[in-house]
Amino acid sequence: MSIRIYNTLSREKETFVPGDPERVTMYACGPTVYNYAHIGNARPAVIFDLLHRVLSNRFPKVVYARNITDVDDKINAAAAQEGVSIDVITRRYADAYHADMAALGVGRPTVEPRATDHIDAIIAMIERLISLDHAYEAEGHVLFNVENFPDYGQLSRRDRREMIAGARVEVAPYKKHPGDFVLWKPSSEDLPGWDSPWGRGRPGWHIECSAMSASHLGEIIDIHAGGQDLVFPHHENEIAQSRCAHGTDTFARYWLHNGFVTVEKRKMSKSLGNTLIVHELLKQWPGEALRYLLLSAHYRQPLDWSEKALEQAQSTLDRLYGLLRDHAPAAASDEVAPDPAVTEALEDDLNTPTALAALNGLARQLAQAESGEQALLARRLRATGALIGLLQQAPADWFAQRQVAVQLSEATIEDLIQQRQQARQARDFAEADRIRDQLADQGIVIKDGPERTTWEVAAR
RNA sequence: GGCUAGGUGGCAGAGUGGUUAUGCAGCGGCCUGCAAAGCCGUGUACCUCGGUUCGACUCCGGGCCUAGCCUCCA
Repeated sequence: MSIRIYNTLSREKETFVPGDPERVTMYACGPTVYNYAHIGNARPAVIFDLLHRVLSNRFPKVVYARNITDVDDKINAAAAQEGVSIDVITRRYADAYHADMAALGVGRPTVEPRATDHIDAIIAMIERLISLDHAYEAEGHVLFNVENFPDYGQLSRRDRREMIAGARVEVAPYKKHPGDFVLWKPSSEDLPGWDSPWGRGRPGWHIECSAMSASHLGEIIDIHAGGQDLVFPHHENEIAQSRCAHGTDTFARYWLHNGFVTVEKRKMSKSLGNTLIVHELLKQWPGEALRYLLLSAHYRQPLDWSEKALEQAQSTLDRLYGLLRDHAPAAASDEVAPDPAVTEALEDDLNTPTALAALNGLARQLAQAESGEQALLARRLRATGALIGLLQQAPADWFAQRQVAVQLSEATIEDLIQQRQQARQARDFAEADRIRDQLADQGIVIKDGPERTTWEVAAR
């Protein structure tokens, strides 16, 4: 079995063949850090983290770069509004991004380049594009010359002429061609800027990814990934810049794009004001439940977010963690291979719904297993979870995290359970039920086991 | 207007030219003082109209509907 992925460039599922199996390279467009990430921003982070895991399971070395865009007009606006410098803004939200993504089980990429650390590389790349007649200077701006790149539009399947006809924005007068886009733009005194051959300024939006990708991964990379809305113009422009600067006929061999998270079937976006902030969601829900939900639909499909779906994800995880709690030795899982059905599903264009189905099938096997087989199956369940980025907590921790919302102390709860036990032994069931109801009102669910009574915080 | 993707059981969501997805909920059973949890069992699902085929939810064509991109956006 080989890994197969859907390539936006060909609009087909293809067998993944890296340029160099000893060093697989992937780049994903990361956040622009001017605000907290919403759940739609989290989707690609989770999906491409999973891709990183799946590739790493197969290849000895995978270099995964996910950038942080820390120079951008939206950042400037946020800084101006608060009256602080941009690095106050970028540091705050980069830190929050890391914390939030960690809560979703997203591992750190191999490298996390920042645009401001690559200004020299960006300037060098622009100079090269100018010298090759792929870019020109105009009124302090440097623009990419779309006319000189015949393949422009290949990724998004757009025709340049049609794009002009359908253009809804006014074309800047200094552009030679309406489709030309900015590589470098001038900064006024009050804006962040760097000295360049074209005066003090800052990079355009697309050039940073091209420069950082080349710096860390090479001129031709295996995989470039991002959200569907980046296909045009961002990725189209990256291809144009990179190929023209390097004189290559390929920038990335495979292009992956994730679908949107929707709310009531509408795209989640800042302009619609229907964003759900990960930072906020994490105050109410376990990050792992968010991850499970994000993986419950195939990455290229839209994912409709709802509280109900989140509850379902949590219920399912409750069952899985319950099984691990009841059967699992806490032992390490690294000696056990993940369930082949799960590996196979993931290697088939990251088919996470099928992978989760197989994970649940494995759980069922565990639930039904003879006692002699339970330990092995439990370890396999955990090892399989590790590949997906799920089920890595201690079960007790999973169940314990909901206690923050509970008013009663553990001692009080234990005490009430004791009282109930005594009532039960006295066959005073009215009293026993009263105590049970009292606890239930506080969100505590009682479970009478053969040995002893346990409790946990109810799923809401 | 141009280009995409999609319409599957109560809900979410895979997949397949003829055979059980899976999860959540529901229902029946076991267990329990009664429950809960857990386990077992359980569902005549594939937008519409034509076509291809021995056979289509699955392939092809038309239609209807939904969402997205073409502008900052994951």
